[in-house]
Formats: sequence, C-alpha cells, structure tokens
Amino acid sequence: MRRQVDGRKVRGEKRRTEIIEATLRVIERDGVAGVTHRTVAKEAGVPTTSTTYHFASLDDLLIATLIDCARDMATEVYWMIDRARSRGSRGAEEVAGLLAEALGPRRGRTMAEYELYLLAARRPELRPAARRWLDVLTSMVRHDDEVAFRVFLAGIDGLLIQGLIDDEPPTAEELRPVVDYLLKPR
Amino acid sequence: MRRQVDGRKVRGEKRRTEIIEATLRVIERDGVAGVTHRTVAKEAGVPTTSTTYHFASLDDLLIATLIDCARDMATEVYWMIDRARSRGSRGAEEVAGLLAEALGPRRGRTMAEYELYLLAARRPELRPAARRWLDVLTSMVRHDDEVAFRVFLAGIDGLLIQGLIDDEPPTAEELRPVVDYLLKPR
DNA sequence: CTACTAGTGGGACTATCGTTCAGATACTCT
DNA sequence: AGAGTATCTGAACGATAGTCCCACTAGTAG
Repeated sequence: MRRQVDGRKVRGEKRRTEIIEATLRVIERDGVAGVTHRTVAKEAGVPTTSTTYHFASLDDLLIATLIDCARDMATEVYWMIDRARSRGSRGAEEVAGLLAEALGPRRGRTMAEYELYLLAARRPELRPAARRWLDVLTSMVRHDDEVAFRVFLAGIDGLLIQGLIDDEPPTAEELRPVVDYLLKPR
Repeated sequence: MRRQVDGRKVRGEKRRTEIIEATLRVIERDGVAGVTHRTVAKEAGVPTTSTTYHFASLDDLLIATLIDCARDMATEVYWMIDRARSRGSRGAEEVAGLLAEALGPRRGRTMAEYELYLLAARRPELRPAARRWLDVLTSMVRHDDEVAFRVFLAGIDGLLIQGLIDDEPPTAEELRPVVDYLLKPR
C-alpha cells in the first residue's frame, strides 16, 4: 500500500518536476508573460492537458515554480560557497564571483528569479518562498551587526537588479571593489 | 498652418497621455500582466480602438508608459528633495522618508516601476529610460567616492525591492539607521 | 462651400487563451 | 487474471486577446 502510493507519487512527481523545469525555462526565455499551458507543455514535451492535470491553475504552476526555483537556487549557492571556501577564498571574492556568474552565464535565470520575486510582491502566499533567497544570503556572511547585514542584503539585490539593465554584464573584477566596500565594517 | 498642426497634436497628445496614465494605473492595480487594450481603454474611459490608434502595439504602449513613468518619478523626486532641503533636513533623513513613502502610500506605484524596470532587462530599447531612475538618485547625494556611490545606489534599489515582499512596509524610523549606515563613509 | 485629414468610435475577425471532459493507459493490490 | 485507481491524453468549449476595417466627427485650407 505504501509502496503503491509512493511509486505512483514518484512517477507523478517526476512529470510534475519536468513541467516546473520547463516553466522556468520558458520564463528565462520569454518572461512570466510567456507562460501559458501550451508553451510550457511544448517546452516540456508533454501534452497540454498534462499541465492542467498536475496544476489546478496557471497560478498554481507559477507558485510551484517560484518555490522550486528558490529551493534550487539555495542548494546551488550553498554548493558554490562550499566549493569557494574549500579553495580558501574569502567572503568578498565568493560574493563577487557569484554576482558575476548570476549576471553573465546565468543571466536568464537571474531575470526569471527576479520576475518571480516581484510576483511575490503582489501575492502574499508566495512571499515566504521569495524570502528564502534572503535566507541563502544570510548563510553566506557572518552578521554580528544587524544593520550592516541588512545593508549587505540590500546591496546584493540592488547590484543584481541594476546589473540586469546594464548593456554588458560586469565582471567579477569590476564587482570586487564594490563588494569589498559593501562588506567593509565601519 | 503651425496652429493647425499644433492644435491637432495637442488634442492627440492629450488622449495619448490619458491612455498612458490609465496604463500606469492598471499596472499599479494588476501588474503588467493585466495590461490589455481593453482594460486600459476601460480604465481611461475611451473606446478600445483608441489605444490601437495611438500606439502601434501593446509593446509600444508599455514602452511609452515606462518612459513617461521614469520622467514622472524624476520630477516628483526632485521636488521632494527640494522640499526636504528647504526644511534643512539632511541626506539620510530625506532618503529614509523617500523609501518609507515609496513602500507605504506609493507601494502600488513602486511595484509598477520595478515591473517596468525588470521589463527593461529584456528589452534593450527601454534601458535608457530605466536608467534614468539611477540618474535621479545620483542627484540626491554627493559622490566623491565612486565605489561608495555605487553601493549607495544598489542599497536603495535593494531596500525597495525587499520592502515590497515584506508583509508590512517599514517606517521611516526603521529605515533611518540602515540608510545612515549606507551613507556613512568608511 | 467643398475637400481633406487627424482623430474617434463601434463592430467584427481570427488566434489563442485557460479549462473541461470523457476515454485510454499503466500500475498496484488481491 | 481481474478490479481499481492514479495517471495520461486528444478533442473541444467558451472567453478573451490583439488587431483590422469602415463609418463618423471636427476643424482647417483652398
């Protein structure tokens, strides 16, 4: 009985996950505006009705995508930090590298994340998921000073969103002094 | 001849302006996703085709709205700064008050601005308009140190966007120490 | 007065949207 | 093997989207 339910759930969850990942790809490519049952289904290579079967509405799909996205990002960033720390780099370098990567190769993903982030401003139910991003950042630096830490958090988000409207993404080297200043105690 | 052209243009421009303002109200209320020819027309109290007459496409309408929005915001903030300075307040107080107002009574407008801001990330043609917001901030504080100023800019945008996913908007008093720290030289 | 043009307004066409529904399929348990 | 249930899918419906078309008004130039 348990095995049955779990086995089915696993299959169902797999399809569900595929749809969520396809949704994220669509958002990366065309933005939230490009998300429809049909575009997502085509991207995932599944029939249209599959998206309506697994998600009661498009809203549910977007919400699930944001939650999944935040979770993904959390684990990725954790891993990246771990890798950086194992190479003995310090905080500022990690952060600068992270920002450069988010604005360079992962630019589409970053845009998607901020679109979903902003979606949370209008829908209270997915604010907890959006705030998880702040939790990730919280784990990146020690914060004895609450105010300094709040400034750091704001600075990261600001640098990212401003980097998105730059014509060419800033490099880690360019970002480095800004992050240094941001982390410097006063 | 000149009078004729101008007279007609004025009439046309007026309608055009009404449509743009209606578009902004729609975005404030329902987000960019809620913008259609029909919702905008209804909001503006004009027939549907009037929006297609004055704007070749919905894209044109959104672009025009962002540009207008950035210009509006620029003049408003300039005025706000001027008023604050005439009362002899200092930089940090101005900024904290501005943020509190943007996240409190003007929350819908701030959301709209950031949605359009993020739209600029996908459409290079309206990045200049989006960057005008940074120009406004540039005029608010002296910036001898380029890096410090960049941190300040990022901090403001970060505080705003994070304030949007807070359940209750922070007050100017709560913001004050953060802004103080942000402006403190090191 | 007549011709002309920018602007206005209503209606309709076509595409696409979200969603529903009934039938097919695959898997589990007895 | 057969029943039962979760999962999947193709077709279709009604609603709504963007856009086009044509008639109409107002105001100017000749």
